[in-house]
Amino acid sequence: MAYAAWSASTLLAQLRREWSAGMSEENGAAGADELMETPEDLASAALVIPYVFPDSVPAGGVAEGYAHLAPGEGSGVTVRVAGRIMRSRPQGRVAFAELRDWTGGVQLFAMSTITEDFAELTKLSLGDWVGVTGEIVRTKRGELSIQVANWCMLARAHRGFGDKWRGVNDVELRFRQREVDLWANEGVRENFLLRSRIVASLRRTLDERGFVEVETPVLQPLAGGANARPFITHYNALHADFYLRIAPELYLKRLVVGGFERVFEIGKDFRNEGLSPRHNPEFTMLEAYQAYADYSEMAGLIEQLVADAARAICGSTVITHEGRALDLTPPWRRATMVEIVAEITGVPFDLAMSADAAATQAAALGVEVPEGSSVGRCVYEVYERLVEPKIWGPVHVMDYPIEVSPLTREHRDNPELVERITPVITGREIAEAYSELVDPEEQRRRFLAQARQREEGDEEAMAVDEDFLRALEHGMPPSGGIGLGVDRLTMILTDQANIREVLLFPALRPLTTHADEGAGDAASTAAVEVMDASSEPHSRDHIAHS
RNA sequence: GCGCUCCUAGCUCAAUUGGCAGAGCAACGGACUCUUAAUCCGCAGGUUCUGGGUUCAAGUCCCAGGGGGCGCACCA
Repeated sequence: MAYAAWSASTLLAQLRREWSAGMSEENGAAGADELMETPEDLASAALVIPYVFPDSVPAGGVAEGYAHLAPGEGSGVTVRVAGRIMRSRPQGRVAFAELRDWTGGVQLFAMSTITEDFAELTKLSLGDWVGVTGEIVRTKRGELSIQVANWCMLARAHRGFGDKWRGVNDVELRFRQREVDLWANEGVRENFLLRSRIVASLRRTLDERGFVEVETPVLQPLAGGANARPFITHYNALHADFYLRIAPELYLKRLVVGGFERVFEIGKDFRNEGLSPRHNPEFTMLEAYQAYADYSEMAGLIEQLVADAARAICGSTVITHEGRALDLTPPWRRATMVEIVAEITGVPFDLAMSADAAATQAAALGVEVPEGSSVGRCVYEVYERLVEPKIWGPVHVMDYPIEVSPLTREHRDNPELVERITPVITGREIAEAYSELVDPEEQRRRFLAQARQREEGDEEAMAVDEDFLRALEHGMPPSGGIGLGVDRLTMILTDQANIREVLLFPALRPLTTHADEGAGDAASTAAVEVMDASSEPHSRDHIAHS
């Protein structure tokens, strides 16, 4: 036998003792009832779990290239494969099983006359991990398989994986126990593999264009760079409250001042907001800044990033989303906000009209605007409420009102607007491109205006960031910037309507436990209860308990 | 935070008007030398999310709480 551990009879004896001690009825009801029972006579050398399983090959496609084998014919080629048993069909003195790893699956074929530890193999549970060694053959019924010569257990599955045909539907189970979801439900793991490839594609595109990846602080003394309420945490060593970042923008711009002419970061932002099928308070953002570029050039970079990612995972820039075709081939249509609002609502706004007239037009469309809004703000409110959700896209929506963009340079043709482009796809903005505001005096005025809003009770208005202003005073070249929501891009490219399908562990309310409810002298008892999950009779977690 | 709605075996789901809480799969024991959601026989599995209440009787009706979903609000 190739691996000594397989036949270590002393270890086998120990294993049997542990099973009989840990799993038997006499051990008491606590803990025993929630795990699957162990077959009484399931014990052999193959069940001693080794420390390594070397030289295995991926299960997916392992039989490719053997299509020429006739039914019942062997290839003479021996391979080693490891994975999970996802189907088991013992049939007397032959047995079939499906072994699956993250690349795919392959059928195992075993015979009592040629497979070591055959009896134990037929008693494997769905979900058990095993490693096998065997010849690639075609069975009499025609399926390419691995004819198992010998095998070993790699991990026992003490819990089931749900209905083998229907998987698991309970979304709470799917998200709280994602590891189960990933195995039980076809396609879930693939979505996350695709996400990984999307992120890799983003990095590749930026790298090819000469961008440098950096990491800036997540814990910040001031949460700047966006309009949002932050999460607050406490920095013990500094005796100060800090904030989880809502955007990396201000730090990245300071790096441009410092000479990083093309710089980007992919990381988590945190915004203390509600959850929905399209929002998670913790989300992944790509921000990139390029010296000497403006918003128009940066919009082109977004097109490139999205198109490259689409090609990377779909093989094409024309994809299907929610049953509709979506053509992401650059260049994308560009339209000013005024144009797109007129096109979709049929109501023409004109930046030269009076603010009162604009407000009246907005009201006629059923959109209320804040007191004293400029024409641009009125258009923006109408756009956000009525127009954006109807844009299938992709469309670059250009030129935002200045008061909703405190970090963006004013428009070269109209001081009431800023140079900001939002590419809209499937009714949602997935990114933003800016001509960045680099004038320290103007930036200070904008910050002060934000600070006034903050004093008036707007918790999302920005604070004056003196460190950032000082950096601008050292001189920042004209620059373009982009922000791109990685979660939303992934939703579009993987055709998912719910953000939770692209987040491995989406935010969920924590389950209350006895430990949380314990009071007074219950502390030590509560600690014990946490250690022993089986003694939480009132937990509503019906998967793990009862 | 507000509204609507859901929670039954490990999983997927039933349970008539308020009248004995069930099935399939998984698990467990057994049969089977080519299975494909194998098949067959057997066995076991429940604080019906929790706590109160109404009732002769509650999975079902009422109240409170927990968690999920959707919508609104907040927000990109």
